[in-house]
Amino acid sequence: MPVIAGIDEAGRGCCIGPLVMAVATIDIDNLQKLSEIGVKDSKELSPKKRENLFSKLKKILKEYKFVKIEAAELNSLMLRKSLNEIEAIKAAYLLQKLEYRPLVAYIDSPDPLQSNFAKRIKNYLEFPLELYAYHKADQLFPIVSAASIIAKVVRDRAIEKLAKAYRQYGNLGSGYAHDEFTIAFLKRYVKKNKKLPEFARTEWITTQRILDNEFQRKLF
RNA sequence: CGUUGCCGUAGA
DNA sequence: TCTACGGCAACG
Repeated sequence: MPVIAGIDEAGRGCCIGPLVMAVATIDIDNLQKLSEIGVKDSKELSPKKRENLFSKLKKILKEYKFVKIEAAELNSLMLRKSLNEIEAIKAAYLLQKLEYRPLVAYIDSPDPLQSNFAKRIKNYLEFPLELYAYHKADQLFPIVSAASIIAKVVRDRAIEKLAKAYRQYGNLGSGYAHDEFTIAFLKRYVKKNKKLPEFARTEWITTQRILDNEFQRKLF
């Protein structure tokens, strides 16, 4: 039975927590079931809907894998590689972790040049594969939507866990730079510990700015 | 600097 | 549907 694969990411832009990538595969005969249970772009779904669909997906998918690229790993990798390159490496890693090799794979492209991203992934792939990178792939291909739901759920759970563990510093917020709660949280942490938390992305200008402000303050 | 893409977040 | 905000990345 031919198998198709979809890959998507979650949490690329935020300055806190892991970037999550997920791959989902399905027998082509079951493809229609994805639409039947309401699978679509994860951004159009509420957290509750996403959790619910994740449960249903486990029964329909051939298999799924995900990888959490923790902030500390990102901080280290980004010194020498771009985020797009890192995502290409992890996409290839996910595909190679599959037990059943897909006939074809679709992936959401963070690169404006879609073919560029596909080639990048193939550089790291140890077997030939029909691989297509498209913009808005999570809207165009239900199997990519499925991957986006998995990635998003995994990341939301990770953020929720961090928020609970570091409740003492206040509301962690969404983890994105435009979120006033996230900024206040980081400022509070840096003021108390004189450094960024391990789960903060140091290569983001947002976190650098917070660090700089604290050092400036210490000079006076 | 501009364009584009991805990640999002909030509001009507 | 539409608006606003802000991270990183590729190309010109």
